[in-house]
Amino acid sequence: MPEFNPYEAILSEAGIRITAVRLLVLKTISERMHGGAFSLQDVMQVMVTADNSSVFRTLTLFAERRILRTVNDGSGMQKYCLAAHADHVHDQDTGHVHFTCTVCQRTVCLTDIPIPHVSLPDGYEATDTEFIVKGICPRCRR
Amino acid sequence: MPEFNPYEAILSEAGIRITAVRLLVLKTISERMHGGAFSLQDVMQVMVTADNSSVFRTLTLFAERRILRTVNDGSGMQKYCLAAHADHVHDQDTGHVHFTCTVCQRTVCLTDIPIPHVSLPDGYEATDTEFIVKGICPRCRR
DNA sequence: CTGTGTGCAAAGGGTTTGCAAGTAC
DNA sequence: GTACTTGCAAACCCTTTGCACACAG
Repeated sequence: MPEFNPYEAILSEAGIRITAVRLLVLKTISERMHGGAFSLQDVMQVMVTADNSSVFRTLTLFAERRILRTVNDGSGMQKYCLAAHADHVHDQDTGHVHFTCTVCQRTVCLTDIPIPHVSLPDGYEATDTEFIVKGICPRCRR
Repeated sequence: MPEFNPYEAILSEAGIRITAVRLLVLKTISERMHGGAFSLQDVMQVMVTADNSSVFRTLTLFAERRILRTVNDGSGMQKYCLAAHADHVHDQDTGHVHFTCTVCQRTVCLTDIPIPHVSLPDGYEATDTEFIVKGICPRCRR
């Protein structure tokens, strides 16, 4: 059996101390959020034994260290999604398009659709980009 | 002198009753928000004699009637911007790119940069799109 | 007159912080 | 041992609502 499981490896690579809470949060968001964007509340609902502020601080830390990306879908809650489609984080990842359904309120990651590049006016320096499409998802449309 | 001033005309065209509060809010956001995205708090700071909930309801109404667009820049506050660059609202307006400075926290409208179109997977129906670039603005960069 | 809008106050809901006890290394 | 984490509780802040009075048409 390996010394580190994949989740421990992710934390380790991000330069974050390995703790029970962080492993549990990472496992939870990786396995139980269906690849969509999720809020702190979403995580709390699934994690029975977890403290709100601890999970909050963990998500904030993960976002800082680029394990997560922040998503602002207009729901009024901060949301997050796994930074990379695969198991590894790519620094040069430009991110993917998100789709927020105005009926079921779910935000899904369209990981196959990269965010198109736009040229900014002189003097503007981009570090991050967010592209959100709102509308009706296939499930709610029928 | 005209029967309607420009602001009255905008409300009238949107099918909204003309009231003192609405005119004042419309005038304020048109003339004192520097063409950038603004929050309810931003408006309140400038409008000395105004009730929070009245302005809130006014902004919500304006957004419904497409006089304003909602902007989600990750600041934790709902923001808005004038729907059209010019004085008139275009139904087919696809919106423009926003830039949020991570230093001064201001969100500006890049009205000259339309949001690029992306093809969604089958079954997804888009009604609205938001494109936000984060980084450092010219003013903060020097 | 009648339905709509406004002001005030309070509730709601998510986010954020202080601090003492616990834990990684 | 030391610095970092966690849990608990409370503070915060913005958003949203209820209700009585005021107003537009």
